[in-house]
Amino acid sequence: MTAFYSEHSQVLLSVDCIIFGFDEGKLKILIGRRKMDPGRGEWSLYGGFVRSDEGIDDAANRVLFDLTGLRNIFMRQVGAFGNVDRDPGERVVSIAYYALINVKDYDDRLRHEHGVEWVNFDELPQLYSDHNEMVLNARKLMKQKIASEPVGFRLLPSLFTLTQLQRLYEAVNGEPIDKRNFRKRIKDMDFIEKTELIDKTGSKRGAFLYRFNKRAYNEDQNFKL
Amino acid sequence: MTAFYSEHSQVLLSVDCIIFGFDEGKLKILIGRRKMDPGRGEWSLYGGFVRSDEGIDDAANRVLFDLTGLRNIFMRQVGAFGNVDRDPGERVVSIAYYALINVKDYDDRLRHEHGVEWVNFDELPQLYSDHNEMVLNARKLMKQKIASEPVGFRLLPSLFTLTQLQRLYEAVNGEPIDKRNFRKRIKDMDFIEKTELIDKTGSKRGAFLYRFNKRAYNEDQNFKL
DNA sequence: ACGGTATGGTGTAGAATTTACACTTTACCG
DNA sequence: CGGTAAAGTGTAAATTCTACACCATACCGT
Repeated sequence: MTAFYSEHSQVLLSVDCIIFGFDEGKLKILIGRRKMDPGRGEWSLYGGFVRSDEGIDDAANRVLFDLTGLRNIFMRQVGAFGNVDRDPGERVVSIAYYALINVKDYDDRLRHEHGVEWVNFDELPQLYSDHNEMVLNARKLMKQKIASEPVGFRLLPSLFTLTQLQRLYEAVNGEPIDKRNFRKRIKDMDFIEKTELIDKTGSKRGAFLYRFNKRAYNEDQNFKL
Repeated sequence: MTAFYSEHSQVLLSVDCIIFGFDEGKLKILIGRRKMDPGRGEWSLYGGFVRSDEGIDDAANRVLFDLTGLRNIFMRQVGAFGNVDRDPGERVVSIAYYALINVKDYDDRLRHEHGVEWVNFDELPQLYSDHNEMVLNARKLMKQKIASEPVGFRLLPSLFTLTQLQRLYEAVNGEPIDKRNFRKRIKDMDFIEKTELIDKTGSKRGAFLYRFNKRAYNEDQNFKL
């Protein structure tokens, strides 16, 4: 390729992933101990370098797939982090992405192989470099997104109870929600469909399972939670 | 510096600036004809390459200062754009920033020297590479920001009339606002201070000039427009 | 000097949305 | 068969949002 801009210096580019999960009523993220220098052994987001032949979103998807074995993960860019000294090794600019996955879709064996763990979001340890800052930004964007688009379902099994859904939103918002008001709002959204199936794991009585109908949502996108 | 990550490839990094202005009731942005190949002569955002010894925000500030001669410009990152083929020349990943400036603070001579022009936001021509996409994202973020934080003032002179402010919000939202409701909301925000000064340029009768009091805002941040 | 005109400035009532709140049902368990 | 823990359901008050019309002022042109 012709070098149009050859007088300018280049930098290493990486992607770092803030992977959100939801389990036992708590918002979680996936972190692991860094396996290379500098910073070996510190808690860190999972990431990877962007290759010269792939787009940045592709790089994030590749890294996510490498880690989880999952395709079609919901993922959005958080932004670029590029202070000169952010990485104690070399100059590396990193693009953060957040992702939403259903904890139960992630094979535990694979998780162990990569040495990553689900930790409660509000018990995060100090992370490598500027990763805590990335996480905070990701959280803010995720909270916004999840309130205005029906993507919270990505954190739940495809069939879920209203209580599960409510707990999820409570965890994300960080405050309790009134049950009746919550269910009233759900009732207004036809694309959140009640099935005839009943979940008995969460209570003796059992609760109806619901499902998100993407097709119906595309017809009438009146989401608000 | 030790090469910790030397096996990975590097990329060119640039910043591109979406510079918003507001004049004669219209939202504007600054664009110019590209002065180098590839794409010479096409309409384009103003940008520059990130140097190896500066952070990405610093690069954006440098580029903004170079273009406008202004310091302390309000500026936020839009995000990284990194498709492999986004630049027809080489692989360049670009980080977009949007900025808000008061059109009258920008010296026309300097503007001419750089060959950039204010064009109406809703009459934007096709731009180089993915710059239109950057602009759309910037617009979305700016709209959100300006509705939830008192940064719209950055697009106005430090003294402004309520009509000017209303026109600004109308331009940003793309829809008319009820005058009385608007002024009612302003009245609730003590940090938007009425002065005793009167602007006679906009009407025969004259209108009171207002001012944003940052100190007062820090006391009580109840902004909402 | 006077009428025309264009912008500045002001309050209220109805609609819509949001919030607070408590009891009955059900099925399992001991 | 009583205790228990979660599921499920409606209403009234408070708040917020919306729609809406007229007078004031000072300049301009005649």
